[in-house]
Amino acid sequence: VFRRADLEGPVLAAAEALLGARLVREEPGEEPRVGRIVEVEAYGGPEDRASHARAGRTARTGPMFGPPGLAYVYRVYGMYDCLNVVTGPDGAAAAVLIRAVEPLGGIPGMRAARQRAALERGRPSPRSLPDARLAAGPGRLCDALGVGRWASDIDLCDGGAPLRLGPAHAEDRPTQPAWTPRIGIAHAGEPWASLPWRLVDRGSASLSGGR
DNA sequence: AGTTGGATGGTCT
DNA sequence: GACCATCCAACTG
Repeated sequence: VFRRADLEGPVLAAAEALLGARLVREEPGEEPRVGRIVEVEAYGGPEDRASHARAGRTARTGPMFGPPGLAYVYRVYGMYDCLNVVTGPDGAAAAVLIRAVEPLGGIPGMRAARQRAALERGRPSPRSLPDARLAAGPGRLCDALGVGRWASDIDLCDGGAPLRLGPAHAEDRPTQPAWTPRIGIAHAGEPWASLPWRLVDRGSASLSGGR
């Protein structure tokens, strides 16, 4: 299980703790789907104009204001779900968006889930998709792991949860960590759009489209 | 290899 | 009624 204490501090420290950690999806009778987190973004409270918390606490963003270790899942562009890990002290809004994981286990299950999701959207399933690209993006990751809004508000530090965090194994430690600006938030204006609050492991082949 | 536009619906103004 | 913390196919060169 992932240590909740590693998530209760400043959101940038929580982002560092999460890079290299494991994300585990377990369903009865199926091989667990496991990914190594290789790309994350930090979002702050109401002062952060790029954060969903900018409008204060609402029905959607409630989990962001909860205790560290909760999941906050939202739907974006009417189609895709995105997974966040709530950070900071209870009552303060902050979260880390999980943007990509490197598939480590349950790869056939991930591929099947991606295909199923594409079908439900009325899209053709991709002709050729390398294992490394199965969860290379916030929407793709949720498709591959079967994460939906049902997971919002669950405790990711609970070792018995169907979706949970695990500590990084020795070989999971990021080899080339690098901070860059966050993706898709130009609307927030400066300085928010330019803050280097996206953390990636440059050595990974599983990063999302952004640079 | 890089750019563009369409799909699609919940959320907040 | 506008705005998205996206993805992918179909273009251009």
